[in-house]
Amino acid sequence: MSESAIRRLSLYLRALEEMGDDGEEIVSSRLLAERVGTTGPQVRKDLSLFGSFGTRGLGYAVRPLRVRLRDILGLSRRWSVALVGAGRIGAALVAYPSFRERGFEIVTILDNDPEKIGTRWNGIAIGPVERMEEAFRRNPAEVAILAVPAEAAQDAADALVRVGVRGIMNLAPVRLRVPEGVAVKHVDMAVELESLSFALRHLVR
Amino acid sequence: MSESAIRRLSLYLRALEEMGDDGEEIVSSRLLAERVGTTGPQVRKDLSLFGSFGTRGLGYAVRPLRVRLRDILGLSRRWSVALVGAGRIGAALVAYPSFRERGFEIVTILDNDPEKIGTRWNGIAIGPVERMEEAFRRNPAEVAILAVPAEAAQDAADALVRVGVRGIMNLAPVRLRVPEGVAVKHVDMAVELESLSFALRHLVR
DNA sequence: CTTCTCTTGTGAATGATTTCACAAGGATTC
DNA sequence: GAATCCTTGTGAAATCATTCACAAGAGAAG
Repeated sequence: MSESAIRRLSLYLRALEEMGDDGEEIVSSRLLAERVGTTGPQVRKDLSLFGSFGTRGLGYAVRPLRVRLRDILGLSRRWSVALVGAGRIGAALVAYPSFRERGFEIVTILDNDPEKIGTRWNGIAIGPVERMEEAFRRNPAEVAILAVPAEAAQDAADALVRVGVRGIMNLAPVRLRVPEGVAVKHVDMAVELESLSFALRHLVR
Repeated sequence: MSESAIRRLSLYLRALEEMGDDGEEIVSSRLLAERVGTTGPQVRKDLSLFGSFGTRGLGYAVRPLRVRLRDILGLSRRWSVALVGAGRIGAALVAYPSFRERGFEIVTILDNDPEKIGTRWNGIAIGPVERMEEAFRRNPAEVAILAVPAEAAQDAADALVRVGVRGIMNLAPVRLRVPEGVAVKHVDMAVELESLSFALRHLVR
């Protein structure tokens, strides 16, 4: 069950959601593949990892497959999210509507800037990072979004693990070390830009 | 030359830059690997794709390797960047200092909100998206950062390709279709969160 | 100058992922 | 209800990536 297969499931789900709005009832692996930029066999292999949801000769029923994918991805439940770091990136994320739509609800926001502490974002009062434990006692969260400067990221991650966070989406340009049983996803803009730069080196001039 | 190898190079470079500041002259593949969360042999294989930069029995000289990696990744030149979409995500990116440090210089900012057009960010006046061609004639860019809503992303990407952009870093939750010869990197928060959710499904409760 | 220690660079082996090819089996038509 | 048309589901093959194992070679020590 590879990481990349899972990410494709997420893309399939998105495509199915866009389709549903257009009223399509049935979709073939080839069509789904086209929307996502992969191949029919790939789609079928990915789905077959979790069962057989299609009907031969016809394709996949959009709505049921959508439900099934949401279920597989763990999106049929609510996840409570703590946002650590109320800088510009944090601000962008709080405003990102997909989070809530997908069942990720920000319940706690922490920062260490005295200017910000006490102000409200989306109705949530920003608390001091040092009081993480207290904040989690009031509003526990399974997931954290880490949007602090690189230097502060590892300490914040350690603290998050201590208060029981099981998944971290890290936006700081640092590779976090976390114990077994805690999942981390890195969204690393610098790495992305640099790999773009590498690709360009061979395309430009 | 796999995508993942390139991304690791970027991580090695970052580690080397952090080291250099601490005055370390020589680093072994094992040590570098540790900082990046991979293995010695992996580091050596990755580097050997581009030549042999180490000395046996000793390791790699930090500074020269750093220079070499920057070169390989295409970071030893300046890249002009156009930012399309001056929302919250755009704001976060403009303020992100690593961009400039890495040689990516934002020279143009475009949006379609009349409220924003004309205001200045970091000294750059925000122009209207419809006048992209004009903006590019004044300030050409090889790279674009696309931070617009999903619905607008494909059109914006098409326009960017028309005015000569060769690399797009896309932050909208859409898979862009671009012609051969244009590189795209997707930073897809939703996919990331959902794959985190999948991992958690098996870790929590 | 020989020996010992260390770490690179790399072919070979292993493991993972993707692609292929096709049998299985619904739906539709005549 | 047989024949035809489709598209799935899936082993097998091919490709791609990582790990392993070790010869090659640099430096240090005696």
